[in-house]
Amino acid sequence: MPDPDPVLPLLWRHNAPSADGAPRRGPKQKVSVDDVVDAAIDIADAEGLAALSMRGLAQRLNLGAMTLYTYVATRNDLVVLMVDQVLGRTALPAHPDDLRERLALVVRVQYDDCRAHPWLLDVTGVRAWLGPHMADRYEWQLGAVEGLGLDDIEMDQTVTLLATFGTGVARAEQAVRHAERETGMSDAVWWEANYEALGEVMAGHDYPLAGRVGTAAGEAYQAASDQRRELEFGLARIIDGLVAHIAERGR
Amino acid sequence: MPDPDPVLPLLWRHNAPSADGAPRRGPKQKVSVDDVVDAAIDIADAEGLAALSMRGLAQRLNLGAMTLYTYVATRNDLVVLMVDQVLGRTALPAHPDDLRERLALVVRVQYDDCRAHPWLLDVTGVRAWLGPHMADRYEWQLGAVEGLGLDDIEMDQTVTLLATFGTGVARAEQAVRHAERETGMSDAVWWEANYEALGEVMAGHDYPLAGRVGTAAGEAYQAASDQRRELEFGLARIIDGLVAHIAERGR
DNA sequence: TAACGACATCGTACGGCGTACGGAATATGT
DNA sequence: ACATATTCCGTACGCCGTACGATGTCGTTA
Repeated sequence: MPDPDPVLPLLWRHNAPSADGAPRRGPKQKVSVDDVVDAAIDIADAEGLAALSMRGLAQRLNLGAMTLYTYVATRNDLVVLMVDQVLGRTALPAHPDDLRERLALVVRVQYDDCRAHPWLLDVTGVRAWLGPHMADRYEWQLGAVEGLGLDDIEMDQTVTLLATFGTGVARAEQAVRHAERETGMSDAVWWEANYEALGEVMAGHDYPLAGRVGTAAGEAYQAASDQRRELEFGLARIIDGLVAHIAERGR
Repeated sequence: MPDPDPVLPLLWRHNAPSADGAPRRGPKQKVSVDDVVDAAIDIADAEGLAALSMRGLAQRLNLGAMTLYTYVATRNDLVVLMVDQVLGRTALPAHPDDLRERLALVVRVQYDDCRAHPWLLDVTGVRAWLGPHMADRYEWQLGAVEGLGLDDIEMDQTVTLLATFGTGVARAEQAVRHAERETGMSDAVWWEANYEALGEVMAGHDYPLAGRVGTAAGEAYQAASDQRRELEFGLARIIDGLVAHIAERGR
């Protein structure tokens, strides 16, 4: 059996100098792990996860680059800490009485977090649970679907469906922002600049539905897509489906 | 107004030497753009998008690294070409007669492509439409919801909902695979190795729902999650919701 | 046929990245 | 006072994308 993941104690802050009273040898750390992680979150919030470099982070903290490695073992571990820490910042609201509102809130909390910290969407391969705030989050999500007559598996699947949807819409939105930042022009400007070129290049091809729907969407949205509306539309459909399923289970 | 995106002609292959009869000066290209993109897809399929480097790709093609830049302007452009090219490989099936099957197929095609080429999930900020096969795909998706009484906006939103869900489930699955590759152990092994450590570290915290549901899920799935089941569960709920909405629109 | 100009190929180099390594400084335990 | 554990950090290695310029190869033109 392999060794346990060494990031776990750090995630749960079981080795903080202040946790046990025992003082450490050597110089005091200039900053705390939380300071490091908070600064990293600031950078990622402002410039994206790709722009978060160990050197840059160290500079912001007035540390040498390699000093960071006395706080975290690798950049990957740092990202794991960032995720858990940033999830801990949002206070989880009480579950509304109304079932539909309760389900919607799970989606909206997920969506809002991903909007506030788009780099969350770039984090790959963090195992579920893992950190205290991730665990809090999962516990809270399950609380929204407790006592509805669903079995444990269905509770997990329901929560996963809601969270996946919230994340998915946020990701679509981030994709647009990302493209905007990269090309330096808004969606609308990009389409204006490329409309003619697209027409030339597509000569001979025909997309009757896509052309019609794309034009209608573009006019309605004043952009190629509108994530707010998509959120409301999808949310309504998913909740309809879930409520019907729950009603059937309850019978 | 800014200049149009220079990758467009290449995407639609409007500057291929063989497209117009006019022969080019200078030496023939050793390989074709399609060869380059296909080789890049091979690498990304096998080792992920992060493992696709210009040097590595060039080596596989027996080219100098910089030679690639006579085929594509940047690595980013290459990725855009890869997306369109790989989408073109899957033949889009005819739409089934049954509505539910038609909607489900949109999800499954999306899901299957993302499973076959997980690096698609790592591509950020590709504008919709853009390439011929992306356009084909969108046209096909819209065809699944044509003639149901939905207006254009709702057609777009419906298709987006289905595609988002398929992508989302595939992404959850990829996250697990990614973690497995990184740590070199399967989900089950990881949990076995970390069960004790998690217990120690979580001492004092209590997660009644998460603990119960997580255990039940773990036993049922023999893993922390089961994307196949999640796909079926979510698909059923979403289709229920969509069909109800369509029925109401038709009235 | 010879010279020209466009194009493909590719070696070198620059500035970035994560991080392995080892030395110096600083605190505690003996 | 000394040993030891810990922090801090400069240097260096091997990656990355890609800017630049030299060199060779071809179609075109004189």
